[in-house]
Amino acid sequence: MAEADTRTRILEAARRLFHEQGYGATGVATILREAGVHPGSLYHFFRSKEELLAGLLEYYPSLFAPIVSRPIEAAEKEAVERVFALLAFYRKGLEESGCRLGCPIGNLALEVSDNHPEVRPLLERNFAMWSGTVAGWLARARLRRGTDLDRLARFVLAVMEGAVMQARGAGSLAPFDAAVAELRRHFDLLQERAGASRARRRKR
Amino acid sequence: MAEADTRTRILEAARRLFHEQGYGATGVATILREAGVHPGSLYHFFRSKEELLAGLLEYYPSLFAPIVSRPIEAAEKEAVERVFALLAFYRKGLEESGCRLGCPIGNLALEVSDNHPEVRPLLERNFAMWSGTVAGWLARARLRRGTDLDRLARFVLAVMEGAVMQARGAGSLAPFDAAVAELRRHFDLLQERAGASRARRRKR
DNA sequence: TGCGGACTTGAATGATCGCTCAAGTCCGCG
DNA sequence: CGCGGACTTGAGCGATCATTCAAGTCCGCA
Repeated sequence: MAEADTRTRILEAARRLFHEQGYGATGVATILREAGVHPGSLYHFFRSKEELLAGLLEYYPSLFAPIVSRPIEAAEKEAVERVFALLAFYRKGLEESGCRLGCPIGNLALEVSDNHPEVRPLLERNFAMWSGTVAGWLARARLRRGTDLDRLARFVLAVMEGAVMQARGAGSLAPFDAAVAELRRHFDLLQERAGASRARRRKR
Repeated sequence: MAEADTRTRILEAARRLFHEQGYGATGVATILREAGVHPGSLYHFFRSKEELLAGLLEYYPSLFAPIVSRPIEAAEKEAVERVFALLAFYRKGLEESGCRLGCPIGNLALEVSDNHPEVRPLLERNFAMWSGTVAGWLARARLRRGTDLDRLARFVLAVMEGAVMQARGAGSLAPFDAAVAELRRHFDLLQERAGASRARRRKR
């Protein structure tokens, strides 16, 4: 892990620190220390702190499939349950960090989108990949006629981000669980009279 | 407006600047300039920038009723429509700012909750007041038996915050509208076979 | 008239910010 | 061997950061 190439070490340090403290609150000096790198090296690969952020937002999508979506696809075959496994993934992150660590993209989206408009397309690409994955899963689900899958996937993303935000604000998982439970209800209603058959639901 | 007392002028300047640029990205010097105040005055009322933030989070709830909830209650009598009028309020804020200005509390929640844990209770109080208002409205709605109003209100808040976040990231209202449309569908399903009567729906 | 506390003034502080750059190391290729 | 480009080193830049404080103004009350 320490023998990764310099650029990747910088990105990994920035990823962790931006996630934990935010973009503005993280000084370049801290990134340098954590990455074990000197200023000149960082500024060899990235012209500015802002370009480092852009590099990170281009780096994120390459992590999503191996770390998030593929393990879920391997462990859970049923479409709707995959969505809730994805939410459970974020819940676990909250739980293990005492409701401190949420969605790294979401944090950056709110902090950075105004002051650095040039990263907006990169934020949107991350959101689009996330909701696109969910929409792909849901294509296999039996839902009410007329369900717009992209819209539903955007909705799931909104619920996740809003639920994470409330949990971080409250320092408690309760609002997260409440939002997810209500989302479950929405899916129940969407499946209720979907195809008449196969009301396959889960144990837990 | 300029003749408000000093403490309020500082809070108003901080409110606007934190909303537009975020907490970390806003320098104390900028707040001082916008408020037309000298450093000593600010530090007379607030011991630190962080206490100013806390003061702001205590100040916010006093704005919610007169600016947000009461006008909605006056203009819209039907419970569920009040919820969507509230969402339309945030949509208007996004639209008028080119998808830059979202929910001020949500921004602060993500930026600040980790690094300044002592403001967490204040964030939660703001969220609780928001969702409490929504839950109060929904008490008059005819929804499916077994609907948990607090849970549903937390869900609405999550959708709103997540939808605002996506709109700001994308620089477009489309994801916001998508999430709200799906939330409308959820309410439609909750009302569908609620009390059999009074399926009062709206024109627009 | 004079005292005291609330509030204002504004220069100054040390720390930290993002960033630069000249010098140097290293390695592949001729 | 020798050239050139990729990358590293690390001291140091000016700017800005949040904050301090001694001095001063103002006003209600005695």
